[in-house]
Amino acid sequence: MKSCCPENLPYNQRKAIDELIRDKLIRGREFANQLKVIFSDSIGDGSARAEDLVVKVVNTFTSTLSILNGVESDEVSQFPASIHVGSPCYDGRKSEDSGESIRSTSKMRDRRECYKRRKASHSWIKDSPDLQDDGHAWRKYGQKVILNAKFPRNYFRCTHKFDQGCQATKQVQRIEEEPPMYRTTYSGHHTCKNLLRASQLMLDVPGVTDSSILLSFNDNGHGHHHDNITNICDSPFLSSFQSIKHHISHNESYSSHHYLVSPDDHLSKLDLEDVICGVHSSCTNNSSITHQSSGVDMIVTSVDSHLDEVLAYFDS
DNA sequence: ACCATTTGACCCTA
DNA sequence: TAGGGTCAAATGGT
Repeated sequence: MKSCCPENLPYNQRKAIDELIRDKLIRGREFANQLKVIFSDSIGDGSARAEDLVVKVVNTFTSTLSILNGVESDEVSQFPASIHVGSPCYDGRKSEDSGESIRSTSKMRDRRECYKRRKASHSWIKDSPDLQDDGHAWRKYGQKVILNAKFPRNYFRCTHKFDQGCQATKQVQRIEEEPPMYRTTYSGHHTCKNLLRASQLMLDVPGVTDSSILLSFNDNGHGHHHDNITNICDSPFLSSFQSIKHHISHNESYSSHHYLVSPDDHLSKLDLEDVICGVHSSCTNNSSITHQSSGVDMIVTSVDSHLDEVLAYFDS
C-alpha cells in the first residue's frame, strides 16, 4: 500500500504533499475544537446536538491524523485493513502456504513491502512499578534480547489491529530488578472502538468524576530538539494532544507548568482520553508520560481537595 | 477449534 | 553489518 499521494510522483514530492495534508488536518481539528468550545458555552437542545457533531468531527480528524502519523514519511504506508482490503499485510490472518520458504517467492516481496519500522516520534514513555492494565487489549507479537539490557523487551500491538486497523503499539521492558520497575513505550494512538475504556476506567472510579485533574509539565532535560521550552504550548508534545493544548493556551497556569482541568471546563472524557490512555492509573497514583523526542514530561493527577499539597509536591 | 504466546527467522535502519 | 522491530509457524491453554 502506497502513500496517500499518487504513486507516480517522486518520493520527496509525495512526502511534501503528505506533510501538507497533515498540516491541513491539524488546522481543521483546531478549528473544530474552537467551534466545540463555542457550542459548549451555549445552552439549548440544538447546541447540544451541534456540539455532539463537532465532537465527532474532532475525533474524525484525530483518528485520520493517527493513521497519517502511522504512514509518516514512509514510502510504504500502513493504512488500516478497513480501507485497504486485500493487502497481504492486513488480511488479518496468515495465509497458509506450502512449507516452501518465503525467500524468492512473491510472498517475500509482499512481506518486504509491508514491513516498515515505526517512527519514534508520537511515542511516549511510562515508568511503572508494576504491569497494570492500561485499559486496552494488547496482543504480544515479539520479544527481543536488547544489547546491554538486563531484561528482554516485549512487543505488543493493539488486538484490534486487523479488525479495526488500530495502529497502536507498545513496548514493555523491565528496567529495574529491585525495586521492580517497568518501562512502557507507547507508539500511536488507539483508533479502535475500545478507545474510551481507558478514560472510562479512570472516570468510573467513585469520587473522580467530580474532582479536578491537574496536568503538570516539565522539561526533564532529555530532549534533543527543544531544550529550552518556555511556553509549554510550543512543545511538540502537545501536537499529539490538541484539545489539551487548546485548553491550557486559553487558561491561566496555576503555577509554572501546572494546569487545572475542572469538570466545568467541558474537557472531560473525550478530550482527555488520549492523555489518560497513557496514564490511566493517575486516579490512584502519580504517573507520568514522557514525550520521547522532546523529553517533556506530563503528569496527570486527580486533585480532589488537596490541590495545594499536590502543587507543593511538584514545585519542590 | 480457536485464540494467545513463544521464538527463530526475516528484514529495515543507522 | 549490528541491532532491533516485525512476522509467522509452532506450541500451549481453554
